[in-house]
Amino acid sequence: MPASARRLDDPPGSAFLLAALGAHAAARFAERIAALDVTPAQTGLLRAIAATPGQSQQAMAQLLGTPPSRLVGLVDSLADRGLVERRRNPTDRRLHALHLTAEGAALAERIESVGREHDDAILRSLEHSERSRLRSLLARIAEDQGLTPGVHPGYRRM
Amino acid sequence: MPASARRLDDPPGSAFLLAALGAHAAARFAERIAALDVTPAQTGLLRAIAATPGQSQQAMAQLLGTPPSRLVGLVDSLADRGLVERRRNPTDRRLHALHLTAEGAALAERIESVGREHDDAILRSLEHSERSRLRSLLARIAEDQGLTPGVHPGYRRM
DNA sequence: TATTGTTATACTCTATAACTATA
DNA sequence: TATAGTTATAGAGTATAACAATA
Repeated sequence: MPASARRLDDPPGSAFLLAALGAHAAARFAERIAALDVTPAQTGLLRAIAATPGQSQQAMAQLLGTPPSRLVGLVDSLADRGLVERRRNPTDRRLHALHLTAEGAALAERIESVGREHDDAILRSLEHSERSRLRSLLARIAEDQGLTPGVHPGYRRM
Repeated sequence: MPASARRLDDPPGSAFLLAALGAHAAARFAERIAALDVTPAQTGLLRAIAATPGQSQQAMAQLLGTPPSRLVGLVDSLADRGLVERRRNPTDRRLHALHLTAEGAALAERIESVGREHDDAILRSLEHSERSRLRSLLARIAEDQGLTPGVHPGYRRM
Protein backbone atom coordinates (compact mmCIF):
# COMPACT_ATOMS: atom_id res chain seq x y z
CA MET A 1 0.00 0.00 0.00
CA PRO A 2 1.51 3.37 -1.00
CA ALA A 3 2.37 5.88 1.71
CA SER A 4 -0.22 8.39 0.54
CA ALA A 5 -3.11 5.96 0.82
CA ARG A 6 -1.97 4.80 4.25
CA ARG A 7 -1.92 8.32 5.52
CA LEU A 8 -5.40 9.07 4.23
CA ASP A 9 -6.73 6.02 5.95
CA ASP A 10 -5.38 7.29 9.25
CA PRO A 11 -7.90 8.37 11.84
CA PRO A 12 -8.60 12.09 11.60
CA GLY A 13 -7.42 14.51 14.26
CA SER A 14 -9.15 15.48 17.47
CA ALA A 15 -10.39 18.71 15.95
CA PHE A 16 -12.23 16.69 13.33
CA LEU A 17 -13.69 14.48 16.04
CA LEU A 18 -14.77 17.61 17.85
CA ALA A 19 -16.44 19.01 14.74
CA ALA A 20 -18.17 15.74 13.92
CA LEU A 21 -19.37 15.18 17.46
CA GLY A 22 -20.45 18.79 17.78
CA ALA A 23 -22.54 18.56 14.61
CA HIS A 24 -24.06 15.32 15.88
CA ALA A 25 -24.90 16.83 19.26
CA ALA A 26 -26.38 19.91 17.61
CA ALA A 27 -28.55 17.82 15.30
CA ARG A 28 -29.84 15.64 18.15
CA PHE A 29 -30.63 18.73 20.20
CA ALA A 30 -32.47 20.31 17.28
CA GLU A 31 -34.62 17.17 17.05
CA ARG A 32 -35.49 17.34 20.74
CA ILE A 33 -36.50 20.99 20.77
CA ALA A 34 -38.46 20.62 17.56
CA ALA A 35 -41.08 19.01 19.82
CA LEU A 36 -41.35 22.41 21.52
CA ASP A 37 -41.59 24.06 18.10
CA VAL A 38 -38.40 26.08 18.40
CA THR A 39 -35.17 26.10 16.42
CA PRO A 40 -31.63 26.14 17.86
CA ALA A 41 -31.24 29.80 16.86
CA GLN A 42 -34.46 30.75 18.67
CA THR A 43 -33.32 28.77 21.69
CA GLY A 44 -30.03 30.63 21.86
CA LEU A 45 -31.80 33.95 21.66
CA LEU A 46 -34.26 33.00 24.41
CA ARG A 47 -31.30 32.01 26.55
CA ALA A 48 -29.49 35.25 25.88
CA ILE A 49 -32.52 37.38 26.68
CA ALA A 50 -33.10 35.42 29.87
CA ALA A 51 -29.49 35.91 30.91
CA THR A 52 -29.37 39.66 30.19
CA PRO A 53 -32.86 41.11 29.79
CA GLY A 54 -33.55 44.64 28.65
CA GLN A 55 -30.84 44.93 26.04
CA SER A 56 -31.39 46.64 22.73
CA GLN A 57 -31.44 44.61 19.53
CA GLN A 58 -28.15 46.16 18.48
CA ALA A 59 -26.50 45.15 21.74
CA MET A 60 -27.96 41.66 21.44
CA ALA A 61 -26.80 41.36 17.84
CA GLN A 62 -23.29 42.28 18.91
CA LEU A 63 -23.34 39.79 21.78
CA LEU A 64 -24.47 36.97 19.51
CA GLY A 65 -22.27 38.08 16.65
CA THR A 66 -25.05 38.31 14.11
CA PRO A 67 -26.11 41.10 11.74
CA PRO A 68 -28.98 43.09 13.29
CA SER A 69 -31.19 42.29 10.32
CA ARG A 70 -31.04 38.61 11.18
CA LEU A 71 -32.11 39.32 14.73
CA VAL A 72 -35.29 41.01 13.51
CA GLY A 73 -36.70 37.79 12.11
CA LEU A 74 -35.74 35.78 15.15
CA VAL A 75 -37.31 38.30 17.54
CA ASP A 76 -40.40 38.52 15.31
CA SER A 77 -40.87 34.76 15.39
CA LEU A 78 -40.76 34.72 19.19
CA ALA A 79 -42.76 37.91 19.67
CA ASP A 80 -45.53 36.62 17.39
CA ARG A 81 -45.93 33.71 19.77
CA GLY A 82 -45.98 35.91 22.84
CA LEU A 83 -42.66 34.61 24.16
CA VAL A 84 -40.68 37.83 23.84
CA GLU A 85 -41.58 41.49 24.18
CA ARG A 86 -40.07 44.59 22.56
CA ARG A 87 -40.35 47.46 25.03
CA ARG A 88 -39.82 50.85 23.55
CA ASN A 89 -37.55 53.15 25.48
CA PRO A 90 -39.53 56.38 26.22
CA THR A 91 -36.35 58.45 26.36
CA ASP A 92 -34.95 57.25 23.06
CA ARG A 93 -37.77 55.81 21.00
CA ARG A 94 -35.39 54.18 18.56
CA LEU A 95 -34.42 51.54 21.12
CA HIS A 96 -36.34 48.31 21.62
CA ALA A 97 -35.46 46.59 24.88
CA LEU A 98 -35.88 42.80 24.74
CA HIS A 99 -37.65 40.94 27.53
CA LEU A 100 -39.15 37.48 28.02
CA THR A 101 -42.83 37.21 28.80
CA ALA A 102 -43.95 34.79 31.52
CA GLU A 103 -44.60 32.21 28.82
CA GLY A 104 -41.20 32.85 27.32
CA ALA A 105 -39.54 32.27 30.68
CA ALA A 106 -41.54 29.07 31.16
CA LEU A 107 -40.51 27.81 27.74
CA ALA A 108 -36.89 28.70 28.46
CA GLU A 109 -37.05 26.49 31.53
CA ARG A 110 -38.53 23.63 29.54
CA ILE A 111 -35.72 23.99 27.03
CA GLU A 112 -33.19 23.99 29.85
CA SER A 113 -34.63 20.72 31.08
CA VAL A 114 -34.54 19.21 27.58
CA GLY A 115 -30.91 20.29 27.46
CA ARG A 116 -30.13 18.27 30.55
CA GLU A 117 -31.75 15.17 29.09
CA HIS A 118 -29.82 15.77 25.89
CA ASP A 119 -26.59 16.06 27.85
CA ASP A 120 -27.20 12.73 29.54
CA ALA A 121 -27.95 11.04 26.23
CA ILE A 122 -24.79 12.32 24.56
CA LEU A 123 -22.50 11.54 27.50
CA ARG A 124 -24.11 8.27 28.63
CA SER A 125 -21.03 6.21 27.78
CA LEU A 126 -18.84 8.12 30.27
CA GLU A 127 -18.56 7.75 34.03
CA HIS A 128 -19.27 10.82 36.13
CA SER A 129 -15.60 11.47 36.78
CA GLU A 130 -14.89 11.24 33.07
CA ARG A 131 -17.69 13.67 32.29
CA SER A 132 -16.24 16.31 34.53
CA ARG A 133 -12.77 15.75 33.12
CA LEU A 134 -14.16 16.15 29.60
CA ARG A 135 -16.04 19.23 30.62
CA SER A 136 -13.00 20.92 32.06
CA LEU A 137 -10.89 20.11 28.99
CA LEU A 138 -13.57 21.49 26.68
CA ALA A 139 -14.01 24.60 28.82
CA ARG A 140 -10.28 25.29 28.65
CA ILE A 141 -10.25 24.98 24.87
CA ALA A 142 -13.32 27.18 24.58
CA GLU A 143 -11.72 29.87 26.70
CA ASP A 144 -8.41 29.69 24.86
CA GLN A 145 -10.21 29.95 21.53
CA GLY A 146 -12.05 33.06 22.64
CA LEU A 147 -15.59 31.70 22.59
CA THR A 148 -18.19 33.78 24.38
CA PRO A 149 -19.53 31.60 27.22
CA GLY A 150 -23.07 30.40 26.61
CA VAL A 151 -23.15 31.69 23.04
CA HIS A 152 -23.06 29.36 20.05
CA PRO A 153 -20.62 30.67 17.43
CA GLY A 154 -23.06 29.61 14.72
CA TYR A 155 -24.62 33.07 14.81
CA ARG A 156 -21.49 34.30 13.10
CA ARG A 157 -21.57 33.69 9.34
CA MET A 158 -22.01 29.94 8.81
CA MET B 1 -32.81 37.17 41.79
CA PRO B 2 -35.65 34.75 40.94
CA ALA B 3 -34.89 31.05 40.59
CA SER B 4 -35.75 30.94 36.90
CA ALA B 5 -33.24 33.64 35.99
CA ARG B 6 -30.52 32.05 38.08
CA ARG B 7 -30.95 28.76 36.34
CA LEU B 8 -30.75 30.33 32.89
CA ASP B 9 -27.54 32.04 33.83
CA ASP B 10 -26.01 28.69 34.67
CA PRO B 11 -23.29 27.43 32.39
CA PRO B 12 -24.71 25.23 29.64
CA GLY B 13 -24.08 21.48 29.56
CA SER B 14 -21.14 19.66 28.05
CA ALA B 15 -23.15 18.77 24.96
CA PHE B 16 -23.63 22.47 24.30
CA LEU B 17 -19.91 23.07 24.78
CA LEU B 18 -19.27 20.24 22.36
CA ALA B 19 -21.62 21.75 19.77
CA ALA B 20 -20.18 25.24 20.17
CA LEU B 21 -16.59 24.07 20.03
CA GLY B 22 -17.35 21.79 17.11
CA ALA B 23 -18.88 24.64 15.13
CA HIS B 24 -15.88 26.80 15.96
CA ALA B 25 -13.41 24.12 14.88
CA ALA B 26 -15.35 23.50 11.68
CA ALA B 27 -15.41 27.22 10.83
CA ARG B 28 -11.68 27.62 11.43
CA PHE B 29 -10.94 24.57 9.31
CA ALA B 30 -13.13 25.91 6.51
CA GLU B 31 -11.09 29.13 6.58
CA ARG B 32 -7.82 27.22 6.28
CA ILE B 33 -8.85 25.04 3.36
CA ALA B 34 -10.43 27.99 1.57
CA ALA B 35 -6.82 28.86 0.70
CA LEU B 36 -6.73 25.57 -1.26
CA ASP B 37 -10.04 26.52 -2.87
CA VAL B 38 -12.02 23.61 -1.44
CA THR B 39 -15.02 23.43 0.87
CA PRO B 40 -15.43 21.12 3.87
CA ALA B 41 -17.89 18.97 1.94
CA GLN B 42 -15.44 18.56 -0.95
CA THR B 43 -12.69 17.75 1.53
CA GLY B 44 -14.75 14.99 3.12
CA LEU B 45 -15.51 13.49 -0.26
CA LEU B 46 -11.86 13.56 -1.30
CA ARG B 47 -11.00 11.82 1.94
CA ALA B 48 -13.65 9.18 1.44
CA ILE B 49 -12.58 8.44 -2.13
CA ALA B 50 -8.96 8.21 -1.02
CA ALA B 51 -9.90 5.79 1.74
CA THR B 52 -12.07 3.52 -0.43
CA PRO B 53 -11.47 4.15 -4.13
CA GLY B 54 -13.52 2.62 -6.88
CA GLN B 55 -16.93 2.82 -5.24
CA SER B 56 -20.05 3.78 -7.13
CA GLN B 57 -21.76 7.08 -6.41
CA GLN B 58 -24.66 5.24 -4.81
CA ALA B 59 -22.33 3.41 -2.45
CA MET B 60 -20.50 6.63 -1.65
CA ALA B 61 -23.77 8.46 -1.04
CA GLN B 62 -24.80 5.75 1.40
CA LEU B 63 -21.45 5.86 3.20
CA LEU B 64 -21.63 9.63 3.60
CA GLY B 65 -25.34 9.61 4.34
CA THR B 66 -26.27 12.06 1.62
CA PRO B 67 -28.87 11.92 -1.17
CA PRO B 68 -27.21 10.75 -4.41
CA SER B 69 -28.32 13.95 -6.12
CA ARG B 70 -26.15 15.98 -3.79
CA LEU B 71 -23.14 13.85 -4.57
CA VAL B 72 -23.44 14.66 -8.27
CA GLY B 73 -22.66 18.32 -7.73
CA LEU B 74 -19.78 17.57 -5.39
CA VAL B 75 -18.22 15.07 -7.78
CA ASP B 76 -18.77 17.47 -10.67
CA SER B 77 -16.96 20.26 -8.88
CA LEU B 78 -13.94 18.03 -8.24
CA ALA B 79 -14.00 16.32 -11.63
CA ASP B 80 -14.09 19.70 -13.42
CA ARG B 81 -10.80 20.53 -11.73
CA GLY B 82 -9.23 17.21 -12.62
CA LEU B 83 -9.07 16.01 -9.02
CA VAL B 84 -11.51 13.12 -9.35
CA GLU B 85 -12.35 10.71 -12.14
CA ARG B 86 -15.56 8.86 -12.93
CA ARG B 87 -14.63 5.50 -14.46
CA ARG B 88 -17.46 3.74 -16.20
CA ASN B 89 -17.85 0.07 -15.43
CA PRO B 90 -17.74 -1.85 -18.78
CA THR B 91 -19.82 -4.68 -17.34
CA ASP B 92 -22.58 -2.48 -15.98
CA ARG B 93 -22.47 0.85 -17.72
CA ARG B 94 -24.78 2.45 -15.20
CA LEU B 95 -22.04 2.47 -12.58
CA HIS B 96 -19.47 5.25 -12.22
CA ALA B 97 -16.52 4.21 -10.06
CA LEU B 98 -14.92 7.13 -8.22
CA HIS B 99 -11.13 7.55 -8.19
CA LEU B 100 -8.66 10.31 -7.33
CA THR B 101 -6.33 11.55 -10.02
CA ALA B 102 -2.67 12.11 -9.14
CA GLU B 103 -3.51 15.78 -8.54
CA GLY B 104 -6.45 14.79 -6.38
CA ALA B 105 -4.22 12.59 -4.26
CA ALA B 106 -1.66 15.38 -3.94
CA LEU B 107 -4.35 17.83 -2.85
CA ALA B 108 -5.70 15.31 -0.36
CA GLU B 109 -2.26 15.14 1.23
CA ARG B 110 -2.03 18.92 1.41
CA ILE B 111 -5.41 18.98 3.12
CA GLU B 112 -4.25 16.30 5.54
CA SER B 113 -1.30 18.48 6.44
CA VAL B 114 -3.53 21.54 6.92
CA GLY B 115 -5.65 19.36 9.19
CA ARG B 116 -2.67 18.68 11.42
CA GLU B 117 -1.88 22.38 11.72
CA HIS B 118 -5.52 23.01 12.48
CA ASP B 119 -5.48 20.37 15.18
CA ASP B 120 -2.48 21.98 16.85
CA ALA B 121 -4.13 25.39 16.75
CA ILE B 122 -7.36 24.16 18.33
CA LEU B 123 -5.68 22.09 21.03
CA ARG B 124 -2.76 24.38 21.77
CA SER B 125 -3.93 25.05 25.33
CA LEU B 126 -3.66 21.37 26.32
CA GLU B 127 -0.61 19.32 27.28
CA HIS B 128 0.13 16.24 25.22
CA SER B 129 -1.22 13.90 27.88
CA GLU B 130 -4.41 15.93 28.07
CA ARG B 131 -4.80 15.83 24.32
CA SER B 132 -4.72 12.06 24.24
CA ARG B 133 -7.13 11.87 27.16
CA LEU B 134 -9.53 14.18 25.33
CA ARG B 135 -9.12 12.20 22.16
CA SER B 136 -10.00 8.92 23.83
CA LEU B 137 -13.05 10.41 25.56
CA LEU B 138 -14.30 11.89 22.29
CA ALA B 139 -13.67 8.64 20.43
CA ARG B 140 -15.70 6.73 22.99
CA ILE B 141 -18.63 9.11 22.69
CA ALA B 142 -18.43 8.99 18.90
CA GLU B 143 -18.52 5.22 18.90
CA ASP B 144 -21.36 5.07 21.42
CA GLN B 145 -23.35 7.56 19.37
CA GLY B 146 -22.95 5.48 16.23
CA LEU B 147 -20.88 7.93 14.19
CA THR B 148 -19.16 6.47 11.14
CA PRO B 149 -15.40 6.90 11.73
CA GLY B 150 -13.85 9.53 9.49
CA VAL B 151 -17.21 10.76 8.20
CA HIS B 152 -18.69 14.09 9.21
CA PRO B 153 -22.40 13.72 10.03
CA GLY B 154 -23.10 17.04 8.34
CA TYR B 155 -23.75 15.20 5.08
CA ARG B 156 -27.02 14.07 6.64
CA ARG B 157 -29.71 16.78 6.44
CA MET B 158 -28.45 19.88 8.22
C1' DT C 1 -39.58 -3.43 -14.35
C1' DA C 2 -35.59 -1.93 -11.44
C1' DT C 3 -31.47 0.73 -10.73
C1' DT C 4 -27.71 4.44 -11.51
C1' DG C 5 -26.87 8.71 -12.18
C1' DT C 6 -28.70 13.37 -13.49
C1' DT C 7 -31.55 17.44 -13.80
C1' DA C 8 -35.36 20.56 -12.39
C1' DT C 9 -37.65 22.69 -8.96
C1' DA C 10 -38.54 24.64 -4.75
C1' DC C 11 -37.40 25.80 -0.11
C1' DT C 12 -34.61 27.48 3.84
C1' DC C 13 -31.27 30.32 5.64
C1' DT C 14 -28.45 34.15 5.49
C1' DA C 15 -25.93 38.50 4.34
C1' DT C 16 -25.91 43.00 2.10
C1' DA C 17 -27.69 47.10 1.37
C1' DA C 18 -31.44 50.28 0.96
C1' DC C 19 -34.90 52.39 3.66
C1' DT C 20 -37.79 54.60 7.96
C1' DA C 21 -38.11 56.70 12.17
C1' DT C 22 -36.09 58.85 15.56
C1' DA C 23 -32.40 61.58 17.54
C1' DT D 1 -25.99 63.93 10.12
C1' DA D 2 -25.98 59.67 12.79
C1' DT D 3 -28.14 55.61 14.80
C1' DA D 4 -31.83 51.70 15.78
C1' DG D 5 -34.48 48.89 13.61
C1' DT D 6 -36.72 47.07 9.36
C1' DT D 7 -37.50 45.48 4.69
C1' DA D 8 -36.04 44.00 0.02
C1' DT D 9 -33.18 41.47 -2.64
C1' DA D 10 -30.16 38.11 -3.93
C1' DG D 11 -27.13 34.17 -3.18
C1' DA D 12 -25.69 29.68 -1.29
C1' DG D 13 -26.84 25.13 -0.10
C1' DT D 14 -29.92 21.39 0.02
C1' DA D 15 -33.80 17.96 -0.46
C1' DT D 16 -37.50 16.03 -3.31
C1' DA D 17 -39.04 14.23 -7.15
C1' DA D 18 -39.11 13.67 -12.08
C1' DC D 19 -36.18 11.96 -15.77
C1' DA D 20 -32.82 9.40 -19.06
C1' DA D 21 -29.80 5.62 -19.71
C1' DT D 22 -28.84 1.02 -18.82
C1' DA D 23 -29.79 -3.43 -17.01
